[in-house]
Amino acid sequence: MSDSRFPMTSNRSTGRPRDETLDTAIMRAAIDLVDERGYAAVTIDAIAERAKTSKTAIYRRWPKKAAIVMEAFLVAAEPLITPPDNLPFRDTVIAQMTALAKFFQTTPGGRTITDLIAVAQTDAALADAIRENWLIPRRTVACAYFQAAQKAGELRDGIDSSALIDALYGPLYFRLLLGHDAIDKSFIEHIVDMAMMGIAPNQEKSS
Amino acid sequence: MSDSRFPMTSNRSTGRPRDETLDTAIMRAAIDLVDERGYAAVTIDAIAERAKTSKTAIYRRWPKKAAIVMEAFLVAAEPLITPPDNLPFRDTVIAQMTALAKFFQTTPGGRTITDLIAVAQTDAALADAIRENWLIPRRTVACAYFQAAQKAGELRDGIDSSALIDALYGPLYFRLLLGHDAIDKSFIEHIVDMAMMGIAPNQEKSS
Amino acid sequence: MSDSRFPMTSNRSTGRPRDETLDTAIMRAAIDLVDERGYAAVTIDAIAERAKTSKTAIYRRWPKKAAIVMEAFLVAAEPLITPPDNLPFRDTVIAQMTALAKFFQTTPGGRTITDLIAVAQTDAALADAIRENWLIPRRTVACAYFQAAQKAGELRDGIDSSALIDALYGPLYFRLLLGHDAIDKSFIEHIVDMAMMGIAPNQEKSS
Amino acid sequence: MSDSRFPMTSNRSTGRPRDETLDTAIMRAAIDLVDERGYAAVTIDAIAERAKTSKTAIYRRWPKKAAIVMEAFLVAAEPLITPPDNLPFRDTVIAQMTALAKFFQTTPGGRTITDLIAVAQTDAALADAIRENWLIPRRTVACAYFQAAQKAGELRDGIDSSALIDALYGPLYFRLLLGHDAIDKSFIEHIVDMAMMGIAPNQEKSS
DNA sequence: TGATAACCGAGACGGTACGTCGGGTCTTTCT
DNA sequence: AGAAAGACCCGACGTACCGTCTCGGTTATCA
Repeated sequence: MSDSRFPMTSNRSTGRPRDETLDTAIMRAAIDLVDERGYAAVTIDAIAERAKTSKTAIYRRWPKKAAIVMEAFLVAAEPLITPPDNLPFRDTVIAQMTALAKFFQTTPGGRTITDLIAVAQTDAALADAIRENWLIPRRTVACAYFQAAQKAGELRDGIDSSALIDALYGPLYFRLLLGHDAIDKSFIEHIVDMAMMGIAPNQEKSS
Repeated sequence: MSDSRFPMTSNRSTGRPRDETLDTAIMRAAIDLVDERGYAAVTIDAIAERAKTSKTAIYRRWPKKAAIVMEAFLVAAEPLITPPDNLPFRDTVIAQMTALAKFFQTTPGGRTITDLIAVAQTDAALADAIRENWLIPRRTVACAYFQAAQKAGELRDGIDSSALIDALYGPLYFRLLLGHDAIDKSFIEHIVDMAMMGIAPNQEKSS
Repeated sequence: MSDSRFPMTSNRSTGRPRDETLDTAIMRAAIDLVDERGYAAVTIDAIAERAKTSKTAIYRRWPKKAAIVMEAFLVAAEPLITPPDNLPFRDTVIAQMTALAKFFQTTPGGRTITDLIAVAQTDAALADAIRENWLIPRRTVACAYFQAAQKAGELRDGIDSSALIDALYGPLYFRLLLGHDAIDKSFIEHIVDMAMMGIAPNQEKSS
Repeated sequence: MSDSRFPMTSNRSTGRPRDETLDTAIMRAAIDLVDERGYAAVTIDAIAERAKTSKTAIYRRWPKKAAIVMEAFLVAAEPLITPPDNLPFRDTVIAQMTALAKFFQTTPGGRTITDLIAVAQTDAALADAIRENWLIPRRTVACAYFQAAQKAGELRDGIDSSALIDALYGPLYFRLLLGHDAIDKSFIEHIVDMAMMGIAPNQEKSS
């Protein structure tokens, strides 16, 4: 639904009501087409045709292609926020990162995130939307978890939670966007283990 | 010039020679326009007009907009590869990261990297070009440095150099592309220090 | 009201009765808008808005824009049919033509006739409506008057009344539609006098 | 060709020259389509498709559909201006009117004049074009002929040539546009004869 | 020194997609 | 059942860039 995620809405009462099923159909069509042909090759006309509707109906809901795909992405990603379980810190982090990587790499919705980030480079509104509706909610959860872990003694003192999130997830997005190397179990473990144990030799640590 | 960085070249001998100054003028125009209006808003016609030349002359040199900007970016970035000095590991890494961040954030050429990565999401050839001509050369240098450092005992055993590069630079690109937080001295130091010392509490370390 | 002049009507009995004042309001709005902006620039939505009503209410009454304007035109033109007075032939004809010209050129309703004729070129139903409801009634009156005049010896024998009507009014509509010259007292008198006296030199006449 | 008949032209020298055959092909396609489907049902896309070209090429030449059809009409009408022969006045005029009526009623190009006049009701530029390029040239010729005839004693004194033209051709256009009656030999003769001999009874004449 | 070849500029070419507009219909709630 | 509001589908609009092409004209090298 087109709630606060991106402009556009109005709580009217009179007049013919919006066909709510169209929202879904359009987003479904959009995400599928992006998955099939790639973001750039998808046109609004094609989405309308696939969703068996008209351009008018689409433009009434979203101002541009990116907005449709953005909302579709969020809908697909909604069930992804899973509260951290009670495993040890390392396992929890690896589980979360693995789940995210899997979402990105295997689901039609997830695969579009790179295209969205791409468009966001030249579309400030979309960039805001991504930060507000995708990044920040997740960072908030992660931040809370990290601070709890710190209190529980699982993290040393002096850690900047925000930087830590970037230290863990940054490499993941980096490989996702640049595609220079695989994002697999081994990579995630390396990232997490380096972050946990550090890369300095032990003697320096114990000093 | 359009060498091996991206397709397009021909070793002729006869006929009117290419006006070499045009190469520069076109790239200059391209990079400036991108800086002024943003990548997406720049058209080939506009570049031609700004460079006081014609579309023909441009297409004779590069196959598409991204290729022009890519090469202009590389030319601007060329002097950036500085061999690691003989400072301690931490200082060297911070210096390199800081230099990169500065290039990205302050120079017209550097600011286009995000646009290039964006286009690369839907342009495999450009993605290859970025990896070949930008990422790999730098990773090779960094990798060599890391292995030397390891030999010198500045890094502990069992470190995957490739993952380490991503652990350090991934967060930087992440913030650059998503723009959710600042890339400043403090951030870089946090990233490096977490990587070096780890985030686990000391006792876990000494175990 | 939308009587036999153009399709669309229904003699219901049950349910909420039509708001008769709406008919007038819509026609008023239509004719005014056409006068202000020109026929082509007027949209059904604009008429609805001006008449403070809805498209639905309009389409319930008329099938298309032309039909609204047509009926409004007829309503405005209704009082125009004035029975020929007992003046001499020449004066009567000039009076009738002058009245028509004045209606066309000075009243909002009258000024739309050119637009209606224009639309009728690509709308057979409207063409019929114009002939049935505008042209024929007037031609019938004129025809009767001409035949009476003939009987009274005011016209020579062998005159085709139908052609005579066109000979008198055709030039008027011609200038109205093509706008190549003024329709004024002088013009009308010229037309009538040429028709009456002929253009051939006198000797030819008396022969 | 798109000369002074309607806006749009430029005598360049540099750059790829216009494909002159396209001008013809587009006008041909336009006139044929109008003839097949009627003016209103013809779209620019359809013209482009029929002429095996693109919308761009069309819009580069003419600003709107009416302009294309206008020029096509003029090209088709070009050979129509035939200098008056040396027949008696009545025969000459009938011949000219008959030729015009035939052009209007039987040729694809000629049949579009009504549509053009229709559009001209809401398009001042087109109205000008019609007057300048179609009406005035013919009126000039006719006017000269009438004045010569007057000098030769074939017309009586005191005739306004301009009004005479409208008296003869107005009825023709009137029936053409309103379609209330046929435009045939008999009609034309009636119009001409009424104009020549007048409709008043002889005694009034000789008085 | 003149042919040949590739360059250069300008701008027309066929295409594709855009986002908007208006038409005429349908679906609500309210009167 | 009409009124008002507004969503619906449809089709055309005129524009903007794309990447290619075709001109007239300009340097070069090579025969």
